Amino acid sequence: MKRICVVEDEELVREELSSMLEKSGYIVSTVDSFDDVTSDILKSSPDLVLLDINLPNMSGFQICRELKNKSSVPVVILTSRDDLRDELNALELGADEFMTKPYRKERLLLRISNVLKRYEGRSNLIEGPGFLLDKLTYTLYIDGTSVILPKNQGKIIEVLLRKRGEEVSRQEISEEVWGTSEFIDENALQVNLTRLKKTMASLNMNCTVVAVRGKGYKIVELEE
Amino acid sequence: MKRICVVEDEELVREELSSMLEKSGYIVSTVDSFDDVTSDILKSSPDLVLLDINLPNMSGFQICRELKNKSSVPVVILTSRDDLRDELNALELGADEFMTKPYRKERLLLRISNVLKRYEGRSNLIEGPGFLLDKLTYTLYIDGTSVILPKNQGKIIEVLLRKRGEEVSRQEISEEVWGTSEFIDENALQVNLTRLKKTMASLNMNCTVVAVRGKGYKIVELEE
DNA sequence: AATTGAACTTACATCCGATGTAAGGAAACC
DNA sequence: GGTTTCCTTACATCGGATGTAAGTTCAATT
Repeated sequence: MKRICVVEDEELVREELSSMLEKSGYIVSTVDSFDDVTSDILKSSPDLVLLDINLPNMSGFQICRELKNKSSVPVVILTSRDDLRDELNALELGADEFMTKPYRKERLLLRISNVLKRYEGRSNLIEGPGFLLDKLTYTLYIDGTSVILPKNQGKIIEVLLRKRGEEVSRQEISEEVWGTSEFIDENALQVNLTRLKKTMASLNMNCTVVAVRGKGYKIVELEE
Repeated sequence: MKRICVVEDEELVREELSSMLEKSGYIVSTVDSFDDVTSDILKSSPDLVLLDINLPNMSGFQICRELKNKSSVPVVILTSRDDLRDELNALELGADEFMTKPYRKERLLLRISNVLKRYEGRSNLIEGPGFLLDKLTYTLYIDGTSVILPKNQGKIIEVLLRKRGEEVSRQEISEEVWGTSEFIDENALQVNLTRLKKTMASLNMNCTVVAVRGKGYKIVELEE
């Protein structure tokens, strides 16, 4: 059962969409206040967001951008204007589909199920500079190929990615890799870091891990 | 530089599409005979296929199906009829986009670049019933999670998937797993097959591997 | 239902990649 | 220059994946 969040201010349309989606077997949530929409949306942890462009307070584009920054949820955009610039805009912001009203029921449903299918298995991916990482398997996707990282290297790069760009203390890394209770073996950590750097280099990644003296480590992009 | 193969029988339209795509920085190939279209298309190893539905000899749908069976190239379908059934049909066959003529130039280009973007890093995935398999890492994507298969199990499931549904001889499987020159150890193969079945079951996959007495093995979907 | 070959199961041995350990070397900071 | 911090290398160990062996179940044929 997939969850869909409908973001639409006109109650009539919202009701219609909801009932249609529910009939098709989706679990539907909606947002009623439009103050802090993105958080509201993400609270229901939807598998997909159906987003109207013309909303009070904030433009749909803005919401789309925020959603894509904070999460990797797929977004389908609805609009009443058939404007190419809107579409261009939307897709550049990372929207996954773009439909103009009046929509045909079946077509909308089709597009939705299509987007969902496309996203299958992608919910565990986190994004790094120029690559994707699967948090479950530590599979690294980079320029059309994929490689599996050894568990420890995967854990390290994951914790570094979570604080993208900011430094992470050895302590934090150790906790991620071996669990908090254990004694922290500085050396083992060191060796694993070296190994990670080596694999990153051998993959020609455009980023690497650098030490911040006395503080910890961080990921930095490197320009050639 | 991405390569696009344009499949369209009307010369005028074909020319127009080609020049448009070339202006946008794509390398365009076309097919002139319509006898063995799919092989012709794949010979140019395109990054995307732009496919007209109404063609001599074979329907565009048929071509789409064959393309998707033999490869994982993305397909964008063009049609002059604005028929929802066509669209449904096309998307079920695995088409990635569907556009009705007359198309707006910019919109078509947008969709194409979008599909290409979507495929980045996905070229190693092959589709099975209810799951995806990364051919490089043997990572299995299934209901929103991912698991890494042991190499041998991965190789076996890969060769079975290539002939989706059809039986594959032990010989073929052995060649895939150990290479053709080696002596084929029936027993080792047997054990690995058992292991694969076990992992598939433990993942609650809706398909399994069955023996075809005297012939080999095949993947079948199982209804509960 | 007895036979027979095909298909399967289980337990154990081996191997190889991933990880940990140890000791010494380079770099940055004062 | 001395000290601290960070890094490198080689080797030992461990565990999951694979191979091996022996025996059991299944199903087609008579």
